Amino acid sequence: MAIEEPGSVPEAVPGGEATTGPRVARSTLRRVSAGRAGRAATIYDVALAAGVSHQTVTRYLNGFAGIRPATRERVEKALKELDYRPNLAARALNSGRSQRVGAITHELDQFGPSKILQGATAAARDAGFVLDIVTVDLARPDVLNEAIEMLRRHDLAGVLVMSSTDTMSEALATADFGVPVYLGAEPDDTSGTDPSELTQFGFPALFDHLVGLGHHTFLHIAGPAEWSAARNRSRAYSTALAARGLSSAGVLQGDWSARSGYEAVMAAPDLAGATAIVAANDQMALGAILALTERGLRVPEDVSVAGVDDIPEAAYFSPPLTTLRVDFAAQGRAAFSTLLDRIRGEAHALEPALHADLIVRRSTARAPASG
Amino acid sequence: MAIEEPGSVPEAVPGGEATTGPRVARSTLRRVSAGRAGRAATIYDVALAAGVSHQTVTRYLNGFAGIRPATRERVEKALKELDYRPNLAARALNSGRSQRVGAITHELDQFGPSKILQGATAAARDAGFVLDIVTVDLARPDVLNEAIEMLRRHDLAGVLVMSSTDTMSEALATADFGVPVYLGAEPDDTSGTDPSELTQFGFPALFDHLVGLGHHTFLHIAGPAEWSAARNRSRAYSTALAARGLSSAGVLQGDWSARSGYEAVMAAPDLAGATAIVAANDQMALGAILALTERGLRVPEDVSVAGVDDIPEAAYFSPPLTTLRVDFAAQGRAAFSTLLDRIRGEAHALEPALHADLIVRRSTARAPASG
DNA sequence: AGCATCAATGTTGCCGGAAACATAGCGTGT
DNA sequence: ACACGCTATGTTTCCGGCAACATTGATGCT
Repeated sequence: MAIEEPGSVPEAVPGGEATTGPRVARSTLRRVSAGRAGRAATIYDVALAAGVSHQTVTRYLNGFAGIRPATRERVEKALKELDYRPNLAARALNSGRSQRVGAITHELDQFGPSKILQGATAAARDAGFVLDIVTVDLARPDVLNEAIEMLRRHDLAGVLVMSSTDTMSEALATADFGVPVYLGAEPDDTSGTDPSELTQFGFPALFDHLVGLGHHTFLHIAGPAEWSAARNRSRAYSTALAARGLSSAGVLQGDWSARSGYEAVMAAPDLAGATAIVAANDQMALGAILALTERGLRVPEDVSVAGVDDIPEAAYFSPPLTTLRVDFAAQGRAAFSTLLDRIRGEAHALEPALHADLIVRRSTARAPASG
Repeated sequence: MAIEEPGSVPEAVPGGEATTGPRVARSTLRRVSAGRAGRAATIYDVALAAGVSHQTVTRYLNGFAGIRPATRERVEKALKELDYRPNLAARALNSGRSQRVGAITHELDQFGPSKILQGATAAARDAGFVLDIVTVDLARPDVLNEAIEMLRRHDLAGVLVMSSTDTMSEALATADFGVPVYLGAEPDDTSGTDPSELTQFGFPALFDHLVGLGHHTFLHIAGPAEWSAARNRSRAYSTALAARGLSSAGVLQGDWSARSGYEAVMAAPDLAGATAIVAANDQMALGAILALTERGLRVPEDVSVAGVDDIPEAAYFSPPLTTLRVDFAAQGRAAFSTLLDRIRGEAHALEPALHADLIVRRSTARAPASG
């Protein structure tokens, strides 16, 4: 029930004698008309209803301990009755900080980025934050600058840049948000930490598996070199080969898409003698499988194919794809968590573990006898 | 270069004689210390630099015509020198409206929803808005309420609910955001408009294609009934069959996932004699293809399979999938556009056209002779 | 010439919350 | 019994933008 009678002060202050008058001074009453239908209750409305000053309400909301139980009770009651919710714009205006984090992303339709975003939003929600999302088009740098500009106006607590490509990194290197920025969901090879330790993904396990099946000549389909994720995976491929005394028969250049995997394999006349193809993601592996099939090669009898990511569809490819399962949602959560720690000024010791599990399916099998 | 000397008023007002003193009154100078390093310039800083009142700056920013050219020029110069950007939190606090739209979504990892989101964010960016994204988990209604709660505090201009399921609709029916809400990217069968006109997608074209190939017994793999998109597609399937005097041999229940398509086909002993399977999305079609293959049936020689969506991978399935291409990004853009019109109080006559193009690939072929 | 009018611009106050500062009242030590 | 100090609470001010109102000077009309 809404408060309508201006004179009906609920819960008159017990100790308020007529001689001293109400303890609430005039300035506190400046918004007598508040509480009207439609508009949300403010701390002033709550203060009025509770017979205290707005500052006491603020103190209660901020967990200040020194409030008398009786006062505390009245405030609680008023808060509940008026269904008070803090106005975050006012809080942001005052403090210069908001409960929002900007997120710049592109290629949202791709599995990895969108899953990372999902993880980040979930982590944000749990922390009471929302993500302000702006998508950009890498082909249009002006849009990126415009997006940065938009985010700058929004009193953000921080900025999360979801997919780390060189274009993004360069554009953001010059941007000054005035708030913490977390760039990328995968540690870049320029990040200073030893990438060989962090970014092996599950490649060692994958190559143990393949070598165990008798393969010793491999072909890699790489992602676009501009992406740090693509570079990391290519390096993990090379590192794993080198560790086993093997060398790559070649690297085909893809762009993450199934089409690029298809075309890369179609353009490689004899596969350089490889018996196994390791693509940097599942989509390119899918394209490779189709290309091999069209060239009359059976998967996995003639050529084994493996991917990375374990997109939900990978288990239902024909044949089901052996792949490295990457926990993108965890990456997104970790990214947000790191950013949140930076926002709060805390050091974040936890390095993102780029763990990946080998998922063996039917697209990899024993190498053909002829070798 | 930052302004540091308190006395160095840039661009002294030309007409300001010593007798009358500067035209800027004391109240305008209340933020003399502004312009310090770090903090962004405000209209007061700009006013000070230009030698005008802050209100003149506001008027300039809001496109007020009655400003003398000389004054206008000074304001422009000050704005540029100080690199002024409006503080949107202050604007939101004052007006109760922001340049942000809330977006509630789930299943962000799925192609349709994420592509719709991408379209919506692009449209939002073009309109100068950002999307505040909150993902929810349909299995946890408390999270949804919490998400609604969070968005309510953020002075949003509107709310966009991306994927329309009954759970979402019900939860949002009782939620009062106090701002326009756009629910769903596909018109629901309960939306009042004649769904048979709007939501045929490309099913007529698909069935023309299949019937032309000699098929007359069909099986449908439906999406989860809770999704309006799934209901729309199932109805479009039935409608298209009825229009041709054919009837369905059965409807298998899926949940959008490739796994569900696989399991549905595995569980259907003889496919009810169908020679063609029409899945409500490409993932379920993919699962169906694998299941058919494992059961010794060839696609498309023995059974034709078609999907809906045209996800980027569909062209590289084995065999490449015949499907109906849906323009999700356009749906997302249309959804945002409709919401924006509602926010601005304008009627939005444009109905979202659920257009879909038939993409014929190798997964559909002539029906086997025996029929 | 004098007054109404209008164009251009300045001043005040409000949005909702929170920090900084102020004050009333109570207990305690001597 | 009185000063001191602390606790609980009240008051003022600020964040940055904008609306409403106020003011100034020039023009036009009679």
